[in-house]
Amino acid sequence: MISHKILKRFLLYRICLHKFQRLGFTKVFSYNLGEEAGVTAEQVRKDFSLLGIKGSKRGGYDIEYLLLEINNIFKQNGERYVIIVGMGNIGQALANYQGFRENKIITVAGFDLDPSKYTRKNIIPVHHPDKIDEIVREYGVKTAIIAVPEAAGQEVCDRLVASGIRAVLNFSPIILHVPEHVTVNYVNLRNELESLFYYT
Amino acid sequence: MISHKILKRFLLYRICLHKFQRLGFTKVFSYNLGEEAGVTAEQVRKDFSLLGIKGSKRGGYDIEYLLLEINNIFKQNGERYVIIVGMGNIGQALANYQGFRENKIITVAGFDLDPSKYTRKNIIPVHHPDKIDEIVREYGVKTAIIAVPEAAGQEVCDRLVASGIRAVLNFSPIILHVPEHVTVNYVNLRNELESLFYYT
DNA sequence: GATTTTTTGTGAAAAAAAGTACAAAAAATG
DNA sequence: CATTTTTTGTACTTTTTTTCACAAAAAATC
Ligand SMILES: NC(=O)c1ccc[n+]([C@@H]2O[C@H](COP(=O)([O-])OP(=O)(O)OC[C@H]3O[C@@H](n4cnc5c(N)ncnc54)[C@H](O)[C@@H]3O)[C@@H](O)[C@H]2O)c1
Ligand SMILES: NC(=O)c1ccc[n+]([C@@H]2O[C@H](COP(=O)([O-])OP(=O)(O)OC[C@H]3O[C@@H](n4cnc5c(N)ncnc54)[C@H](O)[C@@H]3O)[C@@H](O)[C@H]2O)c1
Repeated sequence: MISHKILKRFLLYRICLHKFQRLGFTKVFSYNLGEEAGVTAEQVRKDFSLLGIKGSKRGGYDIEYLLLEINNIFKQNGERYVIIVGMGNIGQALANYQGFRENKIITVAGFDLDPSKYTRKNIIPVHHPDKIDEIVREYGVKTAIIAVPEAAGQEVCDRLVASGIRAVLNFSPIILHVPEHVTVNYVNLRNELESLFYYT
Repeated sequence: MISHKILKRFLLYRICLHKFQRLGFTKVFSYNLGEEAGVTAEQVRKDFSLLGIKGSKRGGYDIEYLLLEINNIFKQNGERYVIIVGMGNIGQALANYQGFRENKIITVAGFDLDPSKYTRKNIIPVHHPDKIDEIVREYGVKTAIIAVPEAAGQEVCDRLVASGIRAVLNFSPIILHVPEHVTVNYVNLRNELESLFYYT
């Protein structure tokens, strides 16, 4: 079991590795990657060694191989389906985002109570939340994004969990109560912004 | 100096405290707050004691007082101005969000290269990035949100730093290189989503 | 091909974070 | 008003994370 902290660091390394690749490099040393990612070279090496990811002594690490290994952690080889509940500002921004598809994450459908969201303007089909169960089962979706108002968050979450969802990315400013086998990742944009005021 | 980890926990406590307040409570015990926030009661007490935030033995903590103290950490008493650079999907979602204003965070202006964004449809004025300097100085803005494409992120950041910005919330999937005195907080939505696939 | 240089990989040490345990305060009870 | 109960506040312990340090591997140089 990899800690969430280390998981996040692998995703950070991936961003840096893509940058190096764009710049034409095929190899990196731990200190290159560390400097770019803002961590020490030892940290980089230890993280990789933890997963048995090998470099070559004096030759460094092969970027393509590292990216492959990192993507494997996040199951990029298999089906990566997602649904979005709440097609307001955030839900639509995510649905429109091309970067997910590029990265083999497929947004299967959106759900919203408001029928005005069911138009063809959205690039994904949008349904009434009553259809969550059907779609989740049909595609075997395991991951959902919650982007509904605060007041609806827990209720929507319960419905998702009942449908078989096992991982949730939650944008509502509430703490969700879920069974053991469900993982919740929180994105609280207000908190992210507000934490900055401590430093100003 | 409070660590970023603890800062985030205070903001988490605040979410829970607001919930308790909505439910009509005026006091909490450390174990109430801990349970709601998903941390131990000892952690809660330790965090508060770290900042000299006092409860009363047997009486617990006064919610209003806790909220006041937490808000003080984030300077809610003073001016909290923000600008947004990049008024695309994310930039507009943030600009439209009422929750910031409710929380005394004032989004002064948005900036975008694309003149079609300068319309009155947005609830904040949107200007060409050349006006960043002027607006930042006029309002004494210290905090900025970067929501431009990857390729423009570093350039925009440099411009902001040159204008006197000291804290940045960055949505671009890149690591920003900034001077010592500037704090960057990263929101990488793809990483947040993707980290979930480890658990599915 | 022996020697030097560079860089990985990983135990050991240090630092940071979280959890334990309990004395002290204060409200509630008898 | 003495005793019991409850809950905070914080020293102490344990666990987790990070850094240090250096042997081993491999490329480069002599
Ligand atoms: N937009 C931001 O910048 C921002 C910033 C901070 C936090 N947030 C939080 O993110 C969440 C989403 O924000 P937003 O701006 O996209 O909100 P929004 O109001 O634009 O959209 C919410 C959508 O959810 C739908 N909805 C409501 N109840 C529902 C239900 N039970 N089932 C399905 N759909 C339902 C609404 O019809 C609406 O379309 C909110 O909880 C908000 O507090 C947003
Ligand atoms: N939308 C999402 O769900 C999502 C998900 C993951 C990551 N992101 C990242 O967030 C960032 C913003 O995403 P988005 O979907 O809002 O993008 P977007 O393309 O909708 O908007 C970007 C805006 O920035 C403007 N812009 C470009 N260069 C600029 C410059 N130099 N100065 C000022 N403005 C400039 C463009 O005109 C555009 O309006 C991107 O870096 C993207 O990779 C977005």
